[in-house]
Amino acid sequence: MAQGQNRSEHTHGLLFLTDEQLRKGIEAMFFAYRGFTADPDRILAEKSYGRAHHRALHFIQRSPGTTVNNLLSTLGVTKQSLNRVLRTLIDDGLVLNAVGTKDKRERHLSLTGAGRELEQALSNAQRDRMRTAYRQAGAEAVYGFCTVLEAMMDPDLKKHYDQLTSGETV
Amino acid sequence: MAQGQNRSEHTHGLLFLTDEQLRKGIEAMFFAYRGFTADPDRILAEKSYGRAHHRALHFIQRSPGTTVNNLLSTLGVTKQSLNRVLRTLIDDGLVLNAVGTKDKRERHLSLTGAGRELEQALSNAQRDRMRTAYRQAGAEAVYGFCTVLEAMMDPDLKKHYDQLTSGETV
DNA sequence: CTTGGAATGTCAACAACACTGACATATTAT
DNA sequence: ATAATATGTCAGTGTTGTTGACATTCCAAG
Repeated sequence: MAQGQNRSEHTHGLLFLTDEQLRKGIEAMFFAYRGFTADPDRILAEKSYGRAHHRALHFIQRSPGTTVNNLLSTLGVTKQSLNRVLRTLIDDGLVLNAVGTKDKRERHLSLTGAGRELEQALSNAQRDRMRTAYRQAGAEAVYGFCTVLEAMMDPDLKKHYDQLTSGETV
Repeated sequence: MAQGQNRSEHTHGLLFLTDEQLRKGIEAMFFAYRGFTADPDRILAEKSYGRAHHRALHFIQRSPGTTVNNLLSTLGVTKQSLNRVLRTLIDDGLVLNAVGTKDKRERHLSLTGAGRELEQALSNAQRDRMRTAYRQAGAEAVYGFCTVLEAMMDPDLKKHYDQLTSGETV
């Protein structure tokens, strides 16, 4: 509707929001997310793991020694759901579960050698696609990409994201 | 590894890809996608529908009269999985299932009034967050956002995306 | 030192949503 | 007539999420 408008897209950056552009972004998110998970999914299927295992491995690798509670709020799932995944990873020797020294109620999670190996394989597959997309799109596009994604997060989740990103030497 | 490098980020737009930046994008996708689905999920939960119903409603609305086969390859699921969802939507009077006139094997899907109503409610919720994020990020960021997402899609899925987007007067 | 609460683990049941495999039914195309 | 296409359905399975209930261990505050 209203195809004759074609109002300026880059004039002030305020009136450029047509429903078509919003819908395009929504569909782009849907289709892109499938590509985003496709490569790790293939590796996971071989080892009969799922996306939940990947996520757990990723965030444990990212914050070695993290507690179950912290991982829980990062992932945004229930402890029962996480526990099922963690149990298999611990039993399979990919994740270490160490009783806290200061507070002995806490369990500190970290990856074993085998855990790091799998996490690396998954990360590499995901990064390869990301790298290709980044190269194809260019530096400025990447900056915009991250900016919009950050603006899309729930404030509570963004805290976790910021916390993870802040410690980097980027 | 090799964190001391810190190579130029904006010199040529080619060598700016550190592992940290790739990981940041990966985590941004993860956290943003949760925000992306959060608002529709709340509405769906009230009506005891799920994300699969939302996706079906969206793409039927987007291509009224589409066939089951076409919807199948857009969504990338099995017919059994889609059928479960379509059945409830048809039984609940949200989707129409019309036998094809030219080819009577085909079923052409479209939304009823109630279907359009729910689809609108879901779309509005999702667009609201998208609009806020777009405004916050700015026009150039939005352009980059879509560019990277498109580069991230699998070629097969991108065909569906392009086909949907091409008909638009954007 | 007792008590309350926090952190964790576990059992059971259930639901959404994906999968495979098999089979049935129209309908069209060869 | 026969083969292929488009769709629907039944049955079983797996991953991942949920709730609810209960136990354990341990820290902290009265």
